[in-house]
Amino acid sequence: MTAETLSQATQPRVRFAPSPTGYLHVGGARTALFNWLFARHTGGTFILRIEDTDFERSSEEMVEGILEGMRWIGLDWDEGPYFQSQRLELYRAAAEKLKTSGHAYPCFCTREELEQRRKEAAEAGRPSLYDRRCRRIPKAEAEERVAAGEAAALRFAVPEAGQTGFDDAVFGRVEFANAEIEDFVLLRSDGIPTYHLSVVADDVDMRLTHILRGADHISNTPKQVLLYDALAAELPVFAHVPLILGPDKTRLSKRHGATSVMAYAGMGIVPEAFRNFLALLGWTPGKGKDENGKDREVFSSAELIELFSLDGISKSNAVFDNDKLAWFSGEAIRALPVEELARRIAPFFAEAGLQAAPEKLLAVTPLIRERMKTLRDAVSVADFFFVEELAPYDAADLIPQKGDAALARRILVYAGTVLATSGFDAAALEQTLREAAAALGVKTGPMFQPIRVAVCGRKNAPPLFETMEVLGRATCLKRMEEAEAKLETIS
RNA sequence: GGCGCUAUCGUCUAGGGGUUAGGACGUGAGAUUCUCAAUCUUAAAACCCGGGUUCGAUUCCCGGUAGCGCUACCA
Repeated sequence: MTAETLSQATQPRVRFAPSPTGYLHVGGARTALFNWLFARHTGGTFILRIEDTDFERSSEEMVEGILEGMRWIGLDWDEGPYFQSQRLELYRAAAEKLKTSGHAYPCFCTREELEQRRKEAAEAGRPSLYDRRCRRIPKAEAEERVAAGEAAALRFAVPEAGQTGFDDAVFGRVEFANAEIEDFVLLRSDGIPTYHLSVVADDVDMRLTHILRGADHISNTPKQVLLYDALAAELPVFAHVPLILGPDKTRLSKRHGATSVMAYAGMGIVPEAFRNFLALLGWTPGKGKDENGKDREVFSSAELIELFSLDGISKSNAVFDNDKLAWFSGEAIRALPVEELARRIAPFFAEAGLQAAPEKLLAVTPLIRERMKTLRDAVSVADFFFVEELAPYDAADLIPQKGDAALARRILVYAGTVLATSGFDAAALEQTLREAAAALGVKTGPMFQPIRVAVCGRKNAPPLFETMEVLGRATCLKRMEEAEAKLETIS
């Protein structure tokens, strides 16, 4: 039976199967995303399975971290999470089946012996595959030794000749010589299954139709194909996804900075943007042109689901580009309704120790939304709205480009008097200050700079009039007086 | 070392036997403007190398090179 029969006969069933030995990293997140998109696109089922058979390195905390990461990028699952640690019986049964069918045999070699032999082989320049010596032990003798309590791992008996291959949905036909495939371990001597056994036992048991996973598993796949055959199970469709690289083109790792998905949440990257960016790393929607005929890149979740297809997955690895991610994030921020954006920004102000009342934050948000790429940027752009005292700034910044301290003072004094009685909404402020500029014979650029710096404490700030309106008359006037005083010190 | 995979601007990529090799991010310039952004316009920027096949290869084939992956009683 071919893979096609299986995939056509049933609704697709896919899974994300992380090992809880670390937080959800970007590579895992993308694999999860692709599986999710595929399931949602096809109306299939997305299963979450935790591969925690390595008890020493797995932890519950990491499981929670992975779930948290998945929720953050908006991935939900239909079944699970299943835990392999709770399914050991299934793997033992599979192992037993393989043993009785002659596909597996006990191996009495110790770790030390194996390591020693590998080392020798390496030094001699020979392939370091297991030499299959225990495969030659007569069955009766092997059983006796096992019965006598001798520690033994269970190995798979790989055919000595021929080829094993599979049709990968993204890489095409991939073929390996059986002679290159080791008699891999199925069950460790402590009875715990290894990866190969547990994955295929589970993948078979869960009736998975498509296996989408990282390309680092391509070399593992022939072993698993052999297992499917030995278990008389139908082969799923394999679709390997190219890897994500760091800027130096090596596999993305801690060395490259943030590698955990939640680190991006902490940076204030918008999850929609992260998902959008990740989806386009190694996959391109077939269609998707904008009204100008250009390729679109910004997609909603629904659009990604609609467009997703295995055909669009590329074969080459991709470098994770933080700049582009930041751009996606800025785009997503600007696409958010103001109320929603204000709500998302709030925690970052709280974290910075700033009291940002909801109504005021709501008023500030439209003034800063196109000035941020991350939610965290809001704090550095808009902190002056929420502090009693401005952070110290350079008094020289108050002075317009072509002007001196005296001019700056004149502007502030004059503006201060007209502002004391003028209307204080943005429109009135604009009119008042433009008239003031005319009265002083100063262009608007130089006119507004001292005021902006006085009020915001910096040269680059959101639009002046709207900003002043939100700040209010009392605060603005007070800050302008402080600025005048500051100017005294340098004139 | 062995085996496997891959190869288009700096990055993500589209394309495909004959194209001005397209788009996006980033970068430069300009426009707009109260600053900074945002926005718009614009510029520079790529088919790894060598052999074939072909009237014609960046595209197909082979080889090389480079990168990556696997090479555990980890997953």
